[in-house]
Amino acid sequence: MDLALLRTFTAVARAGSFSAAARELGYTQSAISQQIAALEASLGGVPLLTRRPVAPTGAGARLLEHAEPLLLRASAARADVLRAAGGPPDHLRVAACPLAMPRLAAAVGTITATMPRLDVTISVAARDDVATDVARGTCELGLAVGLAVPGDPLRLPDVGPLRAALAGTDPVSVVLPADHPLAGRAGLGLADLADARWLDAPAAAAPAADVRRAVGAEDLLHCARYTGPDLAGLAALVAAGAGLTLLPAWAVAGHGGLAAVPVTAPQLVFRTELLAGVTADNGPAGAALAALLAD
Amino acid sequence: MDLALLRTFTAVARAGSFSAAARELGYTQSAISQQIAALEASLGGVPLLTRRPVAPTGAGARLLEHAEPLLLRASAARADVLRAAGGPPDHLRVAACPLAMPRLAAAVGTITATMPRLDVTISVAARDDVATDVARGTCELGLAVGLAVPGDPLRLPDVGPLRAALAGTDPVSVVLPADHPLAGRAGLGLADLADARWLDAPAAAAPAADVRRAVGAEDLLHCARYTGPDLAGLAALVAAGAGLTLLPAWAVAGHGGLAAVPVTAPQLVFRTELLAGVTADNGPAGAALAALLAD
DNA sequence: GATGATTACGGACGCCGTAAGCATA
DNA sequence: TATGCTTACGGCGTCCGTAATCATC
Repeated sequence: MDLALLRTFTAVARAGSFSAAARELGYTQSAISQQIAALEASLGGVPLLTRRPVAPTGAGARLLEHAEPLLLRASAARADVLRAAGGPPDHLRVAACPLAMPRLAAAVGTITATMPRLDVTISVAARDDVATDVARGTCELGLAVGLAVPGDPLRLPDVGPLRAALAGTDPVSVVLPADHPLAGRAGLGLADLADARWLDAPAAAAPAADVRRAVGAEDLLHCARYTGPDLAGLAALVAAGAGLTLLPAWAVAGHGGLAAVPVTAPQLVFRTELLAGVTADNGPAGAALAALLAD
Repeated sequence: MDLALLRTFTAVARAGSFSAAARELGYTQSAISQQIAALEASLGGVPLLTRRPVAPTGAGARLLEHAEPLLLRASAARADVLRAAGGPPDHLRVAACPLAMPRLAAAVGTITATMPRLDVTISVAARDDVATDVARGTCELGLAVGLAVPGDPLRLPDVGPLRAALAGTDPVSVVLPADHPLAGRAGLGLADLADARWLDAPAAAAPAADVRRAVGAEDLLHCARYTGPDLAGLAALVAAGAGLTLLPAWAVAGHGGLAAVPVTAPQLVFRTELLAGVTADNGPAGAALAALLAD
């Protein structure tokens, strides 16, 4: 199971074409064909792709499901080794979920005031992408936000060992249009909303799976899905009646046409965690930022 | 990051010697030396091992931590593809935790009565090994047992997608010597035992980490560790005063000198789950066994 | 017939084994 | 001095690119 072959396999499956994958990877069409043939041969001759049209077979689909975690873990291992060998970096790249931005902004403001020469880059990403960015060394630090029972750590995808520290929690509110029948309530139990129409916003707020787990409903229909990381966009969708969503109340504070009703049951919080490589030494800037975030 | 090189790296690190690893893997000492050099070169020239004595460097230790999950996941991927391609197997290999044996034995008894020609192999393994055996295709089915909050699924190591089905639960008891001051109690809260001396029996019962999480104590001292899968051996150790352990009451039923006091708080059960490959078709025997276990 | 995957073939590179070199206990 | 890792070198296999072949839309 050569990881290089696995990578071309994923490229071919994604592109749906040998020649497109060849262009993408900088090989000739012939090389791709040979690589796929070699991969299939190394797996006992099991066909992984149908040709014309190019699509994964059943076995190929199984392999695809393993490919991404495998390649991710491999690059995480590489990053981890390089981190361990190299000294602390002279720059700081931080990936953060939208809901972590206020906290991060405050800390970064202090950092840049005290270390004006430091090269700081902030990027916004969904929760799982924050974890993968830190794991594969794209970022030195990450701020991941997710729904959690108060004591529990965040359930992050397995990308290898990471250091996670609590950076803060926010109470959870149901965000609904101001004219919604429940908008006037002082508090809500999620059980009351099991058959509500939710808005899936995996990047901006919590992914539907988390909401589902929190609500306790196995199948809840999300009438719309918003993949953007923008809280204002999400708020506008909720105000327009596209569905309900879970957010901290502050996230929609200045927004007209919306009501945020605190969730009283089950016990839930938005938990923000600071992520870093296990033995990563991110230098004085990283330490300072970590200290500022561990309020 | 070539997985073959990673495998030799782990072998060298484990053996503490290039030549021993060479014998183990069927290479010459020279080839091993070249492979390690190639691996180090592919990682930007970072030294992974000190020579004479041969031991992992800091970076090497980081890599070692990634190596096992990476290699495991790779063989799980391979097994998954082969399962998807091949038809249902004509035999049934089942790995089970010791605490799952009574349940399994009953089901297998029925199976072998109705399908006398079926080739059935049962093996005993610790919880995580059951999961890895199923993932890498060593066994068609697994029965994993672990401590869990009643509704929650088992926390298994990430070995890729597995199908898990609840096969049953057992109430948890604290097992202690009959002359222990608490032996007469009708029920116990684990908080009362936070400073007790526990017996770590990862293979036979629940690993110390689980007990620790259940008890809520970060650091509990286990005065002895029993790696065997044998419940009788564990019982004898408890009777001799080596420490307490958590078991279902039935596991020490016929045992003299022991008392089993039900755990009243926190809410805990021994949860038994049936594990199989996601799309594995284990034939009529597998289906029958699964049906028998899903009581 | 054109697009695109496969096969044939040759060159270059990589990998392993033999054997010599070299450092450390 | 002996054990054991490293380096030198040659053979063999692997991998890729060019080019011809073949299949499908």
